Amino acid sequence: MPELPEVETVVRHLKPDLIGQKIISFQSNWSKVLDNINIDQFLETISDQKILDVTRRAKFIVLNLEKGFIPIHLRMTGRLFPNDRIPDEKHISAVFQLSDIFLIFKDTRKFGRIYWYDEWSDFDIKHGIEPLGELFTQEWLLMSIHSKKRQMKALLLDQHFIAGLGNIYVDEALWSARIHPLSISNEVSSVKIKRLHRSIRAILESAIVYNGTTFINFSFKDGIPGSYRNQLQIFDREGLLCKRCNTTIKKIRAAGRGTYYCTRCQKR
DNA sequence: CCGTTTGTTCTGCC
DNA sequence: GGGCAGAACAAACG
Repeated sequence: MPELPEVETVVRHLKPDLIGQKIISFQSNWSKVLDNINIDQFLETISDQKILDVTRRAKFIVLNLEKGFIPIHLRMTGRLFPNDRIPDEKHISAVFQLSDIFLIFKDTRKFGRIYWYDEWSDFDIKHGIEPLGELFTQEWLLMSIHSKKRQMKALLLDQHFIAGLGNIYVDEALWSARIHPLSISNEVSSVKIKRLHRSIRAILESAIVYNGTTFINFSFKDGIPGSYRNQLQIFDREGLLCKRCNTTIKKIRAAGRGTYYCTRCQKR
């Protein structure tokens, strides 16, 4: 279940292998893998184009071509990796044949999608602020959270609000800032929101250093795992003790997701 | 067959 | 009609 740090990790590892490669062809083994373009148009548009860069926006891996962009969303179980041949495995949703290498999109659950955009802005405006970008300031977060009246967990998971946080890092950030996941955004104190701003940045930056949190079955290149899992303070620790106050960690449902929090540190 | 997992889209309420 | 919560959905697996 890749979130921002995992996607960033994939992007950084793909970059050196993909930059400068030309797209020779594309094949899909799963008709729904292309989300907003049909295969014929896609083939015609991308063939012979060079990959100029590989970047990240929200939780999308973006192939920047000479003309246009291919955002790829891994969703739950998607994996994107370069290989010298097409693997003889199940669940290969799509394959890009490049000049020197194949780019494989393997996706067991088939929720992952490939998109096409001519214009960067058409894609960009669909997503919220980048939490590691310079527009994401303490003032912005304070104002934006106080101007809404929503459960904190649901708000932070909303990709139109902040792009890139998912279930793991939201729980970690809320624990770090000592905010109850069900507290209502306009009632959370300014002190806590300022703390949240610092927490979000610090947690994401640290998770990127550790190559993300491999959880269940996400991994990049050759299954090398991210190791932030060992740094988790609250997520997936139901029944264990809070590292700050030794209270037993509880699991509840918030915004329809399994949510871990400390009943003592994170008061409503 | 059911529960579980995710982000997005929908539906319906206020 | 905006803001919001919650259901539905996309598939596969055990």
